Amino acid sequence: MTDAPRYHHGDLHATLLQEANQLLNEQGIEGLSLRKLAERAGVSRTAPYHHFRDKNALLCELAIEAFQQLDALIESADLSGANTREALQAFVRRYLRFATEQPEQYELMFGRTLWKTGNPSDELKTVAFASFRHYAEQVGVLFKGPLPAGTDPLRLAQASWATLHGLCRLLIDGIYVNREDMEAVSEQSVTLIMAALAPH
Amino acid sequence: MTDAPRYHHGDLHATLLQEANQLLNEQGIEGLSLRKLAERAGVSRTAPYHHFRDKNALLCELAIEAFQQLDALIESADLSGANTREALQAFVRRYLRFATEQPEQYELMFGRTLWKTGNPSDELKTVAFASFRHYAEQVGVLFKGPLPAGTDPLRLAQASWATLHGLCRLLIDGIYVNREDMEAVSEQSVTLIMAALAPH
DNA sequence: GCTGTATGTTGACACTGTCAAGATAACAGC
DNA sequence: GCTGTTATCTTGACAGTGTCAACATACAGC
Repeated sequence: MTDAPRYHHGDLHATLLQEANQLLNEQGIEGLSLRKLAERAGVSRTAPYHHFRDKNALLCELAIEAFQQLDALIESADLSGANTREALQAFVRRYLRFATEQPEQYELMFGRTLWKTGNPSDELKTVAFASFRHYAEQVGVLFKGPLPAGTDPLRLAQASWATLHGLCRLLIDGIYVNREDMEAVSEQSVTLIMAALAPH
Repeated sequence: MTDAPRYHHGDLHATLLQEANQLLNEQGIEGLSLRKLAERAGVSRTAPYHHFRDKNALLCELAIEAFQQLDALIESADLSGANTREALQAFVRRYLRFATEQPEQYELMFGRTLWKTGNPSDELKTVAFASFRHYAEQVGVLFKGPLPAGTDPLRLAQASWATLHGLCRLLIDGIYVNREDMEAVSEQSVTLIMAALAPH
């Protein structure tokens, strides 16, 4: 009888994170409660507090996992090819797909829950900023000649990320941009960024 | 004795909205509860339910007020002048100021609270979309010659709004973009949009 | 085996939104 | 003025939340 109910769960930490991701997909951040999580893991309401300092800490770990995925996506991009526009378009497509296919994770990563209301853990801040740094490095590859006037690498990285990010937010929450428009608007955004790169 | 405590409040509807805006500024959306509102208005917990169907309805009215302000800001912009870049830069500055000076209202207007979790009222949807339409019209003024290839008025309106919006979100939540960077990044964003307008 | 620590449990508290039922004030029709 | 209807406000209740304190169990090291 190995599956008799044991007093100790075994690996509650990992189980909670796993269930949290699932609950996130099913009911969104608002539906994610520690009590539901505990029940799903077959454990009492306060058991999670032996593995996470509080709800905020659990959400931070969840967000860190997601950032690692995003970081991998960014690092795997190759914008050094000859056809710059095509490469950038492909990257944008992947970014949008990442955000729209797991909207709840994206919301958790960039949403106010952690960054404004709660307090993001140091590790989360580190991972998040590393992602941005890698993105900035990738965008830096795009510069092949002298920079046009009024264009600074860091500023362009920030502004172009804002474009991508804003697009994702509008898409996810369904404001002004529908899912059918996704491809068209993303192409327009790429045009925006490309135009800033070309001397004119 | 006109200020003796009367059974009926007088204009609880307006008072609640007013207190709600104040509470929003003080404690953010998360700190805004109907019970606190009722207490501030000097009324029992469930009194608000005689003036708003539920919390969502109250928040919708709050958001509608804010959208009317934003709409006025958009409509008052004049992008038809000779110095297009300067005019656009001025508009962007005003938009960013609107968002960063009342971040909680901006969050309410575009945040997930209403658009994803709750259900935005028909009136809210109408006002919000009108704002976007007016914005698109204003951006349309920018086109003075034939459109560059790969640029569509609607798509450019969506993409440029996404840029502005993404910038605001990153700024407000303090992700990747600090408040000191605001001016520089906004200028870069204007360059982005301007570049898409110029034939190249 | 004994002890200490990690883990899990129950009880409790202060919050939240919202419904049901009852109380009071204001007002319309006569 | 009186009466009935309606709008408004009240208390009571319920389910749900995060989190603390106190207690119980299991396991690891000696």
